[in-house]
Amino acid sequence: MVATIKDVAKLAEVNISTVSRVLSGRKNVSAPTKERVLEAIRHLGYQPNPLAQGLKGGRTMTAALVIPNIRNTIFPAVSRGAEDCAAKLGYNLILCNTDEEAQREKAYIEMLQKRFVDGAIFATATDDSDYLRELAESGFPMVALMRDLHWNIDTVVTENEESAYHATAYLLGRGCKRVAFLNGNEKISLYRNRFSGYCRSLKDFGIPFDPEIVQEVDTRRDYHSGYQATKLLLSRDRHIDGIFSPNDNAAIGAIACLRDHDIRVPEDVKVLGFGNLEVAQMTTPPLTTMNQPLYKMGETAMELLFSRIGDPQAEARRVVFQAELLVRASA
Amino acid sequence: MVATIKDVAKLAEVNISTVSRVLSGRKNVSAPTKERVLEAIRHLGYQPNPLAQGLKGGRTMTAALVIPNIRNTIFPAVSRGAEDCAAKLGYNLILCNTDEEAQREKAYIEMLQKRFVDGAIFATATDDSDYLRELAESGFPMVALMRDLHWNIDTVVTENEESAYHATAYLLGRGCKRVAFLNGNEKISLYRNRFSGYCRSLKDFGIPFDPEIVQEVDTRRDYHSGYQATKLLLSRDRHIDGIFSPNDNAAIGAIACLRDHDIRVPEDVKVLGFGNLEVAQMTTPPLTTMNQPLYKMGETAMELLFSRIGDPQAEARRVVFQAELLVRASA
DNA sequence: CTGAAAGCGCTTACAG
DNA sequence: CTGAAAGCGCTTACAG
Repeated sequence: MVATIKDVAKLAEVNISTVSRVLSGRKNVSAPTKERVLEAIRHLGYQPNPLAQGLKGGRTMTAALVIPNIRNTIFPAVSRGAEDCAAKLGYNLILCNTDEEAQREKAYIEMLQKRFVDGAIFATATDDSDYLRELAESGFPMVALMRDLHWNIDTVVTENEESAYHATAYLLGRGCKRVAFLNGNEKISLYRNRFSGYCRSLKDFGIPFDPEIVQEVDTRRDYHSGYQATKLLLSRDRHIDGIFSPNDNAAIGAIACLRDHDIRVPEDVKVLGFGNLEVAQMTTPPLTTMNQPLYKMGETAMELLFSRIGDPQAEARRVVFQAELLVRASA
Repeated sequence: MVATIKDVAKLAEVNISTVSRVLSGRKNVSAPTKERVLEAIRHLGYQPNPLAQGLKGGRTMTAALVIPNIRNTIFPAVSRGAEDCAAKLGYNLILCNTDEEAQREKAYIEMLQKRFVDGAIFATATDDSDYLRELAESGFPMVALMRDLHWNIDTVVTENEESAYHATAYLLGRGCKRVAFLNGNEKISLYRNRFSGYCRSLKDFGIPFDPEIVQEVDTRRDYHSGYQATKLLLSRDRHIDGIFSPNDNAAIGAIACLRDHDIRVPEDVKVLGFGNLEVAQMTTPPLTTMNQPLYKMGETAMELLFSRIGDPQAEARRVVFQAELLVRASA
């Protein structure tokens, strides 16, 4: 079986408390004793049981990352950033996919309430949820990622309104007169903010807002949804000369649809995405998009969580990232 | 603070062992007592501490998924399959990215050796590693996913040789005379097997094998590597009329390169991928590829792991999946 | 059917 | 500097 602290103590001929002291790196152990203990540890390949350590009021060194779906193309980068940071801090990261389903979300939150993990990062669908708020109020360390929750909590987001404003302004500056907008789920503030950035930009350029060329897409079925939305848009209005999409996949779907209608990108219609996913460089033409620092955002969320675990009373922090225009060939 | 079993016992006016019995669902508790305990549990919102449960020789209900990199496009689907299955079984899944670096891999294995998790699924780079073998020999429950480890262990793989044989045969059957092969890392048996399937197919069709039109790609930089490899291939031999790639991304890079050389796909050169990633349907032209049941494979790996944890002595199982040809427009 | 006790592998005051 | 003891929150034989 696996060696325990008792085995080490026996082999080193000391009390288990002494072994524990050596392990915790406290200074109050004589050099020769310490050496004996270390030798025993090495000899037995002893590793302290984290369960027992955790039970004595300590940390479990485990955190959870709660996201809608790792197959949603923005999350691999996000979770990799979080995991790398976690690993650096000695933390393990539990992956939780909710599909934005209340039932799954609830199940995970119950798990978290058992205090098995030290804290959690949430990129859930709803901007608000009773369970979540309850969990937060119970003092559980948590960080909101890419979401604005309705209470005071550590948060990592992109400056969506501003970014969408710039994106639209770029299209307009390049000569577009009728820029269509693919809108995400309006329940999520992130999409509302991008929409209002788009509107503000139109206004500043003196272009009237036209609801006819705004079309909602299902952000869970990005590509196909972008294709369908564009098809609808074209059936309503053949004079579109620009499309701004709230994510890259829908933008790529839009390009495919335009191609199928023999409409040239970017000559006839310019297409601008949001995210800069890996695919963005692989399409024809390569996608011009707003580069969102996904990896960095995941990393930052984990850093905030770590601080929060260390100091539950600290002031909540809010880290805002800018998305930057990355010009390729589609606009 | 969070309620403990003691609080429940006090409120229900019973001993903690009785509470424990109710929790474990054993029959030997009288109905009225049981009701009182249940009521107390409900009232306090009590959740048993999994750390304490785990400490008493039980399970931690946590497993690890060790992969090279979640950003590698095949792994989101795989991990989603594993996580869904884990959730169904009441398990939590820890995500571990190794980048195929010995140091990171070692760090994770040390973590696993602490028995903090009940078992692990490995999709590591190396087909063999002393650490891994040691871990397996110590009786730690584990499953190999998409890898053939060199010892008797539960395994989930794709029938790579056969699949590559069929893929190549399809190209040949469609009239190709010179099918180039993009080769993956030969250290990994999966790529070696695909290569030998390719060779066997050529042989059966009476076409001589030509090393000139085999080019290695870096499977960590798929798209660009596929592009570069195709460029090299074209510089050596302009008579290629087919390309079989060991993964979709490299195939898409190949298509991009062909396009930049004004070579038409599929008219001049047919391109066949492997994997059927989400991107495969998003390219121009949509990619013909070998559909690999990634989600199902992750799911199956978790199922095997669960059985293994339940019965460490059982015979090792090997589940082999077939990749099926999915014809789209590139070949 | 129920309780008292031992023990899982640790950590941490408390003595000495 | 070191040891003996209590305790973290559970489970599980062992009595009764």
